[in-house]
Amino acid sequence: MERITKQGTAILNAIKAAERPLLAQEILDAATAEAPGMGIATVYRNIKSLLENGLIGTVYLPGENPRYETSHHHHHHHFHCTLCDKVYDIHDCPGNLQQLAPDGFQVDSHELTLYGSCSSCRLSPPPP
Amino acid sequence: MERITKQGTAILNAIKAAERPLLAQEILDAATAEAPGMGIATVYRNIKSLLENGLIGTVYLPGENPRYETSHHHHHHHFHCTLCDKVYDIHDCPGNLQQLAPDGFQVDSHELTLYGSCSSCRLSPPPP
DNA sequence: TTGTATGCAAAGCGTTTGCAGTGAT
DNA sequence: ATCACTGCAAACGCTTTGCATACAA
Repeated sequence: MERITKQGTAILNAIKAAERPLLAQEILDAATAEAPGMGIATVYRNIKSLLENGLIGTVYLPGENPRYETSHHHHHHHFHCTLCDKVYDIHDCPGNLQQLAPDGFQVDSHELTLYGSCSSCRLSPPPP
Repeated sequence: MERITKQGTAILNAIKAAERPLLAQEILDAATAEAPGMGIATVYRNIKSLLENGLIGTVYLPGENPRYETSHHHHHHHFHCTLCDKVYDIHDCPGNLQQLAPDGFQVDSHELTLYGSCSSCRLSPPPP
């Protein structure tokens, strides 16, 4: 993306404004408020270039469509609250996991998702 | 599935014979050797009922289509070879990860995927 | 014989792409 | 005035579903 368009701006604003990773459709919904009439293809094209530029990152949750969030420039993981379904960043990491792999396997990186209940749900569970 | 068909048998055999989680298409390829002419829809219908009966489980890897493996009744993780794209089971586990979560968060379970190169690819890399 | 499971093809769903037209530079 | 970016719609890949037929019981 070389040119600044109102659609592109609205998309990046939507991702930045959200405090959680968003689905492509959620980005469209949020960005449409700022740039009415835009299409889902534009969202995907902008996501692609934002990813290539490293401005955003993809959050893959098991069995879910990909979500996008602003890039944190450090290694981190996610905590998926099974009560409210929100996803939080975890800035800690178990560290070197080479020891878990069988002999002859080389571990280059890893993904970790924690599941459980977040602090606000533990204090006041949301309605089912 | 109430009736025993050669397609259903071939599908379960294929999943059991594989020492790693298989994609639906890989199951079709393997099962076709035993029951020629079968279709992908039959694979999906059988997967669905095997899942409901708890005979197999789904392995979701970040950004990948779901894979299926026989139910292991113990906790385990996966190793995804970035060269050959095969997925292997890891029977070791980093253990309690409660420590990674912020105060007030309760960790009930976790998913871990290791990425790297498997032993056979380290010995003889596949063509790119 | 009965009716479940199958094969085929069409439909869904999320994502990607081709194309003509819009709009940022 | 360019030509990158957009909207639309078609194309895609994976998965699901409708329907007539095959075959396990």
